[in-house]
Amino acid sequence: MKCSAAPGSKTSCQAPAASAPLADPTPIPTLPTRSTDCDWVVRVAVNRPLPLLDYRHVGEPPVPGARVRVPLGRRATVGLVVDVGRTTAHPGALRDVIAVIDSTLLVPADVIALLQWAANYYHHPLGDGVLHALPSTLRAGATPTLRPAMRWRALRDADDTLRRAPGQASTLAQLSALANGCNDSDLAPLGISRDALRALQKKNLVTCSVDAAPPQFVSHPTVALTDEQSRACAAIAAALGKYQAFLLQGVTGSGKTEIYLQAIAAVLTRGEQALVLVPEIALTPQTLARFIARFPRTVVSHSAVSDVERARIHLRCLAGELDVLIGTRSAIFAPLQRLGLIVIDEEHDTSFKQQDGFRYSARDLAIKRARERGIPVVLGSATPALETLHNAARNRYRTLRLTIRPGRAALPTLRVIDVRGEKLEDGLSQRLITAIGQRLAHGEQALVFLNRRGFAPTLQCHDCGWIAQCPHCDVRLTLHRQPQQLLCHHCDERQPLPRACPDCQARELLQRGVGTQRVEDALLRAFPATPILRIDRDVARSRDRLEQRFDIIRSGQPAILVGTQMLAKGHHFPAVTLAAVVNADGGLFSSDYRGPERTAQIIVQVAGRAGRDERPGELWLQTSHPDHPVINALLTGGYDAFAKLALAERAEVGLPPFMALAMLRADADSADDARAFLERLRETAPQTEHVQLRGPAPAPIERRADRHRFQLAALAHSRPALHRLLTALQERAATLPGATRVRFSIDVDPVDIF
DNA sequence: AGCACGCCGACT
DNA sequence: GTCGGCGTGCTC
Repeated sequence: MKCSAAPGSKTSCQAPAASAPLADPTPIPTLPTRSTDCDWVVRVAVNRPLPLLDYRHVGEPPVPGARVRVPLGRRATVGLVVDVGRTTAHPGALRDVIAVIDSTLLVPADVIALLQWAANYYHHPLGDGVLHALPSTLRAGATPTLRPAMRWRALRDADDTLRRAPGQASTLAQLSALANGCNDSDLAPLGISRDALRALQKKNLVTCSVDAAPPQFVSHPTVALTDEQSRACAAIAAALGKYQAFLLQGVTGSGKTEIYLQAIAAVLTRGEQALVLVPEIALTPQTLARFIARFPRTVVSHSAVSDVERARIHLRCLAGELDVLIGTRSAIFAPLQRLGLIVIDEEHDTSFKQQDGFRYSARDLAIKRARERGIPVVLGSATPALETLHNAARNRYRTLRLTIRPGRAALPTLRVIDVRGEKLEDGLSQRLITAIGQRLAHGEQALVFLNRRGFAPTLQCHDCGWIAQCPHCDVRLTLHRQPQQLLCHHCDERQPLPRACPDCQARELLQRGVGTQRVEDALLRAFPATPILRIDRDVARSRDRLEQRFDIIRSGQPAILVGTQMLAKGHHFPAVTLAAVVNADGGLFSSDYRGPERTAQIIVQVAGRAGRDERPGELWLQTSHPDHPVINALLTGGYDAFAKLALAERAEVGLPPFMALAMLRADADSADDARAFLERLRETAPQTEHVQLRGPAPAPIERRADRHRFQLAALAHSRPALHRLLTALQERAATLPGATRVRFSIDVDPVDIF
């Protein structure tokens, strides 16, 4: 078949994390090829975890990137045409394409190439991988009608008619702040209610009109840049039109977003488009409004956007009807045809790596896409991933540093509380409570970070030591209040709180450990007159409740924020002058070798929340290991010192980024099946001195939702060697006895050791 | 992933 | 005698 080989075999297969080009990937089928004369052979990626399948098509062939309906088994399914040729390697007869759905492509050639490369690199069937390039509506074969893009604009400021409609008033204010109005599809991510707009429209305060001649972006002279910022902008601007990866390493508040905006302005001036990847929960309406105010044709595609809307956005991308696309992980496959720049904000964030199924890293694929297209890519972070720093150190990326916080106070002062021997009030030391009180007295806000939701992570019998365990997972149940229940954070298990120990009937049950709800309680007791605002997944379920809390925070009145990760990301809390990490040891002793890296990143990110305005801030760390090297490095030399230390350690013990790592995982109803499967797999592995296999070992939480999970680690000095081994093991895995009882997967460059 | 086929236990 | 349990194998 004349179908082009996977791009990986032709192009340099070098992944960003790769230390050398990959080996030639899939072996070319050795079967003799047959000519099918006047018919076309259409190579299709189907909606299943299968390799590409060939179909016959008579007459005008579909274009690669178009959808087709094809027979599969005794049913029909939707597939994406990957290539069209004259010959096939399939020994049997080809079945006919039922119908060509699209007359034009839905996935451009460069994205198909990227998908093929990724399917190969991550050892995942292309048929399934292709799905990730299409919103599920399009995947299912439907084509939503492409309504003309509508734009909302404010006509006047609020008047008396809105006195009794505060919701409409704030909606109008939000819209008025956007000089060029707002695209209809951006309403949801901005948190603007369409109902309120309709009401305002009736009152003639806003208009909604077809975006026939969309406003051009204005490259108005904006904020004055610092010297550092100017240099960074100039460097990126000079790289437009050719491949160059930048690491934009800037402390919180140093103005990374302004660099993105200016770089994007330069891209749009060239008539090109920009793609901005953001972590899952980080895009706040405020940041988005900043983009939209500057670039009216900005569109957002993330979890707040409905699937049909995502399908429309996909079609708009193809039509070239937008300038800037902001999206989460899967936006890396967006069909932007004039792409001129990719930005990855908070590049260290692990949500860029898909954790199941097609386990790709959107950040790493962004590097690949930029390289293939010959455009710059900017990785921005205050706390870059160690592999990114390593790549930068080896000059694969060019580092741009921002060290100054324009118009902002210096970095917060650090205070360490050794909690050993300290009497803790629901997890909080007296010194910390006092310090928070002082800040409140000054009319300021405090932020308390704790990486554990719920009230207490353990419920234990005082008499016999019984502990409430999840019946389906190897974890303890977390005690929650409001509503009061025992909850498993790994499966759906919920149990009522027992009144007595189920083992010994003793009545005294101890609530041990501290979660965000408990800290909230403690703070309520200590500061009954101050609003305590808890921000975690339990609260975030209701968007309204969350926004209400953020409104109070933004009002600047004295308040205390308590929360998990969600607090450390994206949001600007100008009135916060004290930030505290309740349990700074959190991940230092976890079985995941990235534990220290995560902990250091969180501590630095939390520190960045304090003292953002002209007021200086302070960061308090509660720890029982004040002398831990990680804490020490952070205290003395900040994230850079930590990174240097951590990289030296990784080099010494032979872990990424100095070695290439893949995790072979198996899970089954029975632990024996899962373990035996990996043991057999390891035994059949071709002997090679270039790849070291470790395991199989039980996953850190061996049983989860009644599945027993084991893993086998493959560590290699060279990426081609790792890749060759994975290819061999993948083939063998399918034929091993007992394979049907086991679910097997390969995770290349894993971010979690779970 | 579906969805067949296929070979062993308790029911109209 | 069949209905149906889910192990095994295939889909161009």
